Amino acid sequence: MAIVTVPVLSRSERNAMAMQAAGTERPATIHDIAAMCGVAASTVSRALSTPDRVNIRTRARIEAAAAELNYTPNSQAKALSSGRTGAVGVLVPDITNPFYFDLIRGTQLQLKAAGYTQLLVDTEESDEVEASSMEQLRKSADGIIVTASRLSDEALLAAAAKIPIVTINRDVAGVPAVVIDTPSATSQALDHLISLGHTRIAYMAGPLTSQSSTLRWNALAAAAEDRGVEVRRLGPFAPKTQSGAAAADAAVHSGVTACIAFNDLIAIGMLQRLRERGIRVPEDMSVVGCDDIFGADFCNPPLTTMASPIEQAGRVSVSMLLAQLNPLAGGGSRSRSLMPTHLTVRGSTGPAPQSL
Amino acid sequence: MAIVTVPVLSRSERNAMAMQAAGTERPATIHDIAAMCGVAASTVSRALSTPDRVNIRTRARIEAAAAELNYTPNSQAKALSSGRTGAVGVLVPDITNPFYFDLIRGTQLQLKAAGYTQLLVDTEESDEVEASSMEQLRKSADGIIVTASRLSDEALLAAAAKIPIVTINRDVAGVPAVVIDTPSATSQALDHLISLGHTRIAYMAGPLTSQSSTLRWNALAAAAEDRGVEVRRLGPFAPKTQSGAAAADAAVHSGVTACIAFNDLIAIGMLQRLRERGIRVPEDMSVVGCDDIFGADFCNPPLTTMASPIEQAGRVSVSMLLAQLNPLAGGGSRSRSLMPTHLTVRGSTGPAPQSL
DNA sequence: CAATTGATGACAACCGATTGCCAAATGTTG
DNA sequence: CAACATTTGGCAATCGGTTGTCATCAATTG
Repeated sequence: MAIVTVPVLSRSERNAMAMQAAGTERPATIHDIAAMCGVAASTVSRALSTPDRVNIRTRARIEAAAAELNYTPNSQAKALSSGRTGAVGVLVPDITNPFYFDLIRGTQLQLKAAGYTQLLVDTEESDEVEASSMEQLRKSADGIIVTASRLSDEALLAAAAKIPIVTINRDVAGVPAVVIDTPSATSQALDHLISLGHTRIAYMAGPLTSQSSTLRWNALAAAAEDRGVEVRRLGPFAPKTQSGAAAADAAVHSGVTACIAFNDLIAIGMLQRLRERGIRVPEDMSVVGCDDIFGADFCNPPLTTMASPIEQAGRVSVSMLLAQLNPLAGGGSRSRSLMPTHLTVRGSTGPAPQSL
Repeated sequence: MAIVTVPVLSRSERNAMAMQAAGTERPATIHDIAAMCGVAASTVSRALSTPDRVNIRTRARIEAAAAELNYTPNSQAKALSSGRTGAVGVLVPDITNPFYFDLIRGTQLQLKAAGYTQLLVDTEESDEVEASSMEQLRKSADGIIVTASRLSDEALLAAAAKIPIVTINRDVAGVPAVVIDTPSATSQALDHLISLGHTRIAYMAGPLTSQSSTLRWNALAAAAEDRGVEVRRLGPFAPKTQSGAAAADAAVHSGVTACIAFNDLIAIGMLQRLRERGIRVPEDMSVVGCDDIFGADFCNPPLTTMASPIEQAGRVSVSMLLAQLNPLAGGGSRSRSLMPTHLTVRGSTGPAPQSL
């Protein structure tokens, strides 16, 4: 058998061949620019990232060459050598929950403005997926924004020691957090219902692992005691419209005349179920949601709900994270940000029915 | 001035120091494993990626060490040396459009199952952002899924020559595509309206750059001619609920008794506006949406719409892309997949009003 | 005019993997 | 037991950048 000796090719020769073969233009590298300008690759790197350390004329030549070759730095290589990835992970429990749409858009806009890439991960409401995603992101992201974390305080603290983290709606001492102040809005909602004459009220709780739900219930229970009305807790219910049916049935069975739901998804599901059962809203039953998500304004009847500045919360979380990443601007980077909320009254709440 | 000589440190020494300083455990590398097992780093690499090329006992030792050190490969480094990033870019025109929620979830699930990471990018309905995102992704992703592309056929073809691409709802010869068959559903919708007695019908068009909107209109116009009814085209309207107001006013002014909207967002916006203006749906005006997005079932009245298998479309697009990336399984990887749709009749359509 | 200083840019190591090549070790066969 | 085929695993180059070190050269200063 004849042995064919394949000549060793230089890098550029191979690239040329590859281009020929694929008919594809290979992205330009700093080496191409260096060759074109007759300088070392490191000089090109400096010219583009530390312009002050390179002669202005050389820099101009390099910039011109870069523009001509349509050069874009390879983010992988950059990340590998510099240790910074230019990416931020955003963890959400459920991508299809409309609450996160605006949040994601907020983070996306702010991250893009700062030149970062967003890595969106759906943790499927699972603490295990959440933990493994964080471990994964630790190497492929510079920081992480975690929404409604299902992890324990200890696990979150441990993770925050390894990589900069900002939480949203999850307050743990030592971890910067953006907290949407729904507890105080919950009191507003309660007063709203009381002013309409309701005295028997239910809280349709969210998942047990949700800190938001717990805090909201605590605030509600305290306010109820203060006002001297009875509020009972029902649930827990999954934060999906499908759970609204069970929530509605539970509410009817408990004999209350008004409900405050953990979130709008449950509330909207309740509206559907109540309608099916012929129970009029708000004549027979008032319903209050939380978050003012997409759909809360056009459901039937339109939902009274606690409006949250969700997109803004996303933006603030990015700012806080970036402040951690680049501590240059010696500003007191706050470690906790409370977002105000307010009650938006629509058609799903009304005067309490006359007692029989 | 005294000159302090700093001794040169080996890599491991520096790492040890860094660990001490930060109190942070540095992620293990194949070098750590190699040192622990007394083999070369390349052997570790082979043991983990090409198990057959390494002695089974050595492999066992390496795997044990890897487990003990909690080793995870650095994806950046992997990407750099292998050329594969293990990531797929998903481009959507507007993250806050509920249509994309299910799509994103579909791609996310399928990608995760295949061990890929999803890079989600919001192109803000802009062809420029879309083009630059694709150029960016070309180096940081193995392939791209583009939904409702705003690019020209030529631009898409050129991009597809550089990196594997699958489009969704955008059919260009030479680029694999998943197409949701809304045109045929549009004919169904027309027949539905005709059977209810409507003869003057409007199509509320989407963006001019949307191929879907054009195809749908073509199908509708052809069917209308075939059935001998009049369908006029109004718009274009942006695919947002806010545009529904203008659409509703235009429909009323044109004197039609039924509308087929480009998508559910416009349709839902129309429902709101018609209600404001005291025009009853469906008694005075019937409205048909498209996509059956979140909210179509609980708006007022519930929306008659063309239901699309959106999440499934996302999954199929991933499968088609992965087939391009790994052409091993010598299956005929189809280059075009048509997703069936059907009309879901709810409360927003009814008999045509008696002519005055 | 000699000496100090600072700006500039080249060299080379390094980030953490993958992979072609080859030598050593092992197993098989005549 | 020798000759050959086959594993096995180490060396080193490579991916595309960043960055520390240092030689060079020009400008400033005594």
